Amino acid sequence: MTMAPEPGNGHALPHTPTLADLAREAGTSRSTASRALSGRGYVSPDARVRLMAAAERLGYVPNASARTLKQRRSNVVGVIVSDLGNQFYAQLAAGIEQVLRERGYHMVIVGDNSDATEELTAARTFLAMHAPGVIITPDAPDATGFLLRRGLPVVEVDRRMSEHPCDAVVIDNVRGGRMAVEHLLALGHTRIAHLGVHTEFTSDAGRLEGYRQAHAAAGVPVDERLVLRVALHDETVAERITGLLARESPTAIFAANNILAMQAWRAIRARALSLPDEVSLVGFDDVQWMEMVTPAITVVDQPTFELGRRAAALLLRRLEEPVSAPTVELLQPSLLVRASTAPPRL
Amino acid sequence: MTMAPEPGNGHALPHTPTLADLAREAGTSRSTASRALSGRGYVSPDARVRLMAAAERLGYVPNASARTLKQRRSNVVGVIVSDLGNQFYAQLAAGIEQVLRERGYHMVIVGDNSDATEELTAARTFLAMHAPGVIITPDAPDATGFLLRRGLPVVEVDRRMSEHPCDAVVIDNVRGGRMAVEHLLALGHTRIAHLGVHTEFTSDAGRLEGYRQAHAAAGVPVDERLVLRVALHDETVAERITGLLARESPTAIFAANNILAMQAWRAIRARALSLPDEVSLVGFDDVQWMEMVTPAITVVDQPTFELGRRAAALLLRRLEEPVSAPTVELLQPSLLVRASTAPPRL
DNA sequence: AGCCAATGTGGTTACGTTCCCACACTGGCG
DNA sequence: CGCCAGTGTGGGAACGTAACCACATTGGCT
Repeated sequence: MTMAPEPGNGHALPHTPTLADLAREAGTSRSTASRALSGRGYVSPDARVRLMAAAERLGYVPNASARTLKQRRSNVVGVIVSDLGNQFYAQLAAGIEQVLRERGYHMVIVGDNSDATEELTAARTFLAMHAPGVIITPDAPDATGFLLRRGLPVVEVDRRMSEHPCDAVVIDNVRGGRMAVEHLLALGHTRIAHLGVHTEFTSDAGRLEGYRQAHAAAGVPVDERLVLRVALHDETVAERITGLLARESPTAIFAANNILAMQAWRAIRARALSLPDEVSLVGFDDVQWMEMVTPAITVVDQPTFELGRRAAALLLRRLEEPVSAPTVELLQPSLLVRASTAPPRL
Repeated sequence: MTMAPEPGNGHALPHTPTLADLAREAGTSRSTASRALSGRGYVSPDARVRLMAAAERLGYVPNASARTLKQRRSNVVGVIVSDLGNQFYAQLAAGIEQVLRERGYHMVIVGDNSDATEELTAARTFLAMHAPGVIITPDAPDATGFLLRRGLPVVEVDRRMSEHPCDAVVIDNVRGGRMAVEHLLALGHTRIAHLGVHTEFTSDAGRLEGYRQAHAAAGVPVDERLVLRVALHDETVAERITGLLARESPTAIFAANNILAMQAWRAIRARALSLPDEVSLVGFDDVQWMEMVTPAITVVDQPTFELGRRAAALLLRRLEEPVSAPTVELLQPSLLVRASTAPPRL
């Protein structure tokens, strides 16, 4: 039997109440208090009421770290995105957060800057926190592999690093790319430039694949000089796009993400080309400005917020039944035809 | 003396290594292992090396919840914003996250939907997690008060709920509002509409105050019919703006945030008014589209990312010296004059 | 009458870390 | 020669919770 926890120092320090305090107040044991507050196990209505009242009176707040330590699992999901400042990832995070919060979980979010080392560091942190699972937009397969090996469920979102089999939620990028290019081909374009990021991601590769498939289906050969693949943090993208416009004079451009679409748009402006008379433009990932500029931009829209919601839902499902086979959800993009696309000038 | 922690079940379950395992590997006590890994207290170079090697070999990852439980403080800062999906808050969060990560902290972020109840729930959660502090864009004074009473440092960012004295980082909203309206007055406008949100926030009130100050300084009386204050989740904002344009025919509009600026812009379009010939428009908070549309929008720019950085830095400072008086940092907005403002038509 | 399931309860231990304390050994100093 | 500061180590007790187990009391059943 230990003594009451009150330390003897004069000025009443605001001791944060614990289950032991509640138990003392309500005249029960700590065990009963624990059961009443956590809701599992038998507690008489009488004791429950007394304990709840005591909790209210003392302003009891359960200690999450003690709970996590004991249960070996926290309710804080780890989330890794490339760049919180980018609208796409912010929207994704918002979707994830909404679902997690609905279901009593929380989210600790880390922005690697598409840096594999940062990603691994974050993974270690999530392991240290005993996160129940992790949602990641992977830049390299390392973090996912590390986490899976340590037994943490991982959901890859927006793109896949196929190395390890794990849950994923992605857009049908091939189809999206195909839709964009089919639209341009149908308008009569045959010199269609492709602007994409050169990475290992399934997303960028998929959009390019869609570009090729559409060409193949239409029997139009792909001129490889029209396919521009830029590095992730390339500072010279603007010049390269301008160079492509000058050198190859494509009649249409398919820009495979919102950043590249903006850069293409600026390059078109800078060269004072008329949109869509001299060159058509299709973007990927509908963001606010695309609908507001004149002419409005035709774009392959993806359900970004929903992508986040699904990723979170998939993770939570995995937490409930840990053993089933990995699921890959494929969300469908849609083509929004606006005013930036028209038949090529003769 | 307790037995080794290996449970006898056949298939070697991947027991996550603890300090006790490291100690056994390196032939030291748990105490020494703890000192070596946490870096405080005496450890011989010899023992340190052995322990580090053991940690590496076993893939040791410290248990954050055990550490938090013992130290009664985690390294996960709580962040509450109104809406992660809004570019402004996302940018803010990105700034906060960057600084926290640089300094070894992490961020658990919650989006209340400008709902005081959600806010309080989040505050409780952060208390439960033993977060070292909280950064909040407050919608009501309750959450801040609750946290301060329980001894948690709070930094209010973007706006202040003045009730309790606490650290804050805000924009000089009065000055921003004044700059916008002075610009319009200087162009010769006298019928300037003000579009703002009707809240208790210091931010919106400040911008309106700036609007009034500019008028007073110029000796131009304010026509109260031109001052529109909409509720936070008002669905009829578009109609109300349209109504204002029709009824009062202002020659200029000052929209006090990026959402209202967009709605004003749409309303102007919908009425087929010529921008800036028939009506001028000034926004607040420069977001991407404002510079891309034609004509580009004149706007009071605020350093959003920096706002987040400062808030995080202020919180970390407070953690180091908890007793000093509350600090309020005031960041300066700047006016970006573009093409949406011109002298009124005669 | 005996038994068992359902309903409640409390004691005890373990989760993995940190921190306080005790202790051991050195060397230098009064 | 005794003492103390500096260096280094280990034992043990928390931190607050959940979970396991033992146990007590019912009531209804065979």
